[in-house]
Amino acid sequence: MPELPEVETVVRDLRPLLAGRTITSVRRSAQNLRRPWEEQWTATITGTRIEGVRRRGKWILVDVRGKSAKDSPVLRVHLGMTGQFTVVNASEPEPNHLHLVLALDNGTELRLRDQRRFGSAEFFPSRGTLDTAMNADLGPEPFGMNAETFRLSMVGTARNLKAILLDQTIVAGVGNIYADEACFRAKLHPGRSGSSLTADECDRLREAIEAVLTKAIASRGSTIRDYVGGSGLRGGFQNEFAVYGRTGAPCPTCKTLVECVRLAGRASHFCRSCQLSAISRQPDKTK
DNA sequence: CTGTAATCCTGCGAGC
DNA sequence: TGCTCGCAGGATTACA
Repeated sequence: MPELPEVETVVRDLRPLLAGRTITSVRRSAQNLRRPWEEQWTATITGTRIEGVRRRGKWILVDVRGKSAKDSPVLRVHLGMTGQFTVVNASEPEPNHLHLVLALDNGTELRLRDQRRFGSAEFFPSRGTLDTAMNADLGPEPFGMNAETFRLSMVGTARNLKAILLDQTIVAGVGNIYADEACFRAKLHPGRSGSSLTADECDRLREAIEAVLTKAIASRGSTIRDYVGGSGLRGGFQNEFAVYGRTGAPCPTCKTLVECVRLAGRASHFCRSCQLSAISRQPDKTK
């Protein structure tokens, strides 16, 4: 479910609900998420005060203030495919697939629910160390990327655009939905190789990524099935998809029927008329 | 270096 | 009505 726009929406929703709150108790299910919860984390996190909530790529970072004044620990959460990270009143009935519950000092609870358990929740003792480690594994945030850096990372590989966009070390936060939507907006076939792109096409793709993500955030992300924001609201961008999940439906630009192929192991949607699979022919300058 | 497939899970819709 | 199959927003690993 959650790609950058969904994670950003969760973070924006949670921020006012969590800032300044103290975690009074921690409760978890018997089942592990992608990473097992270490027992000592429960005691370490209990009694801490939440300083803020951030996003990096598709990761949610809850910064807390440790009990000793110089601590700056972080709770890091990934929503995987079906994760839901919400604040509700503690009196709300507990849904199934609930894996981590942080009780807060105002009668609310921060709940992590994840049907498929592809998500994760981990605790790190040092914010600075964690940020450094994450920056080593993740590419730049997609907003305001350096044009030259982006061109070099595209042109330097024979992989197709879909595989490149899903690679979190190239650009952080793009997933299957927004990779397809960005390629459509840039009028580039997702099967094109990075090395086949002209400088102009690289720029178009970079701008398309930014534009698609910005519009999706404005619509509070996309809900296909499970996704909800930090206050439980569904997204709205699924109603604005140009190609994702629209196999056989008319392209919003030219009415050609949208097709779906498998690229980088993922369903990839495109319009064969709008998204040329070869470099578009330039007008003959000699005439 | 690239691509493909399998893996971790549960649930849903399609087709028989 | 009920069964099996394939597929789903992600990420990592092994292998050809």
